Amino acid sequence: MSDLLERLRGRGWRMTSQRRVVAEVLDGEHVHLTADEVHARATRRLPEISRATVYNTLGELVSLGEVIEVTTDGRAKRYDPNAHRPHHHLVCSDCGTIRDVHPTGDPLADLPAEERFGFTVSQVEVTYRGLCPSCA
Amino acid sequence: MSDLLERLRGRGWRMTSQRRVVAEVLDGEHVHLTADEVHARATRRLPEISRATVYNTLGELVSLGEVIEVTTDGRAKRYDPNAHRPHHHLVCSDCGTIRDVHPTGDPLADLPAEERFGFTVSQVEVTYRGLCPSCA
DNA sequence: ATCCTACGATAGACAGAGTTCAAGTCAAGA
DNA sequence: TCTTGACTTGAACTCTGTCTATCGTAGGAT
Repeated sequence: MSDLLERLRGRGWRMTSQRRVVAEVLDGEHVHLTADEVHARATRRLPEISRATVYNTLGELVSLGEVIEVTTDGRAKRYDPNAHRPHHHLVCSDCGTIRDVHPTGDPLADLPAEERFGFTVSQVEVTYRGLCPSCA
Repeated sequence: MSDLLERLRGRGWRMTSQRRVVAEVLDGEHVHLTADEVHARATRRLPEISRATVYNTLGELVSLGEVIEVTTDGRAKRYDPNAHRPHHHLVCSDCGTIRDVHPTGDPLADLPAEERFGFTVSQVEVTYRGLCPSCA
């Protein structure tokens, strides 16, 4: 994530303090914040940042492929900055904690042609569910 | 789904016209309706059924394991009555159409112990995405 | 260094999905 | 048939996200 701001500048992004703060909040391993959580953390550094700006910036980061949108329940979407290393997710059924995981094997190869119903399949998401150590 | 009403009665469910209609609407292959769609179809048969009852009934069916809740996007949850035959989902990225699919292989076996972070993993959901024949 | 202006930020209204609650209704056992 | 507690209703409410009109400013032009 360190060179994210460089990449964005290279893509013609106008660099504002709001965008910088949102990008900084979304840094680290196993980070899966909701838009409201991002807003809360951004507010600590930049008290007057608005909700709309957080949503706009997150949407742009997703469009640019720098952040992945994750929906593990019917509630708020979560934003995963680990977009450049392919991975799947392990979710605690109790507390909702999310970890990035890297299973072996290729689920795409496991879907036979006759099970594709004529679709052009391009992507697979795998979500493992169970109890985390604290909730078990 | 035909014997669903029998099973529910056996579990002590009080049988009301509302519950019967919701269960009847959720019948068939590749059925993935939203709560609002269920309500719309239920209303055709029972005009005065309320939204709250549809939500309540769907929630009960999910708790009883008779229906699976599917969240393929950040929008409304969908309800899948095909709960007794394990399967995964293939979703059109364009129009949102959903098909039940049966991949080979066991994704659970593909998650090494060191990638489980101490979780007790019990379930896996796989979502394939791509374009359906109409949208391609 | 200052000016311009198009792009970005803001607040608040709005919309979609789902939940809650108090009051009324009814399935089914006695 | 009576009774009762489970079920239903509709309206208000919460949560998540989007839209819009207006204001502000980053960064190139001068």
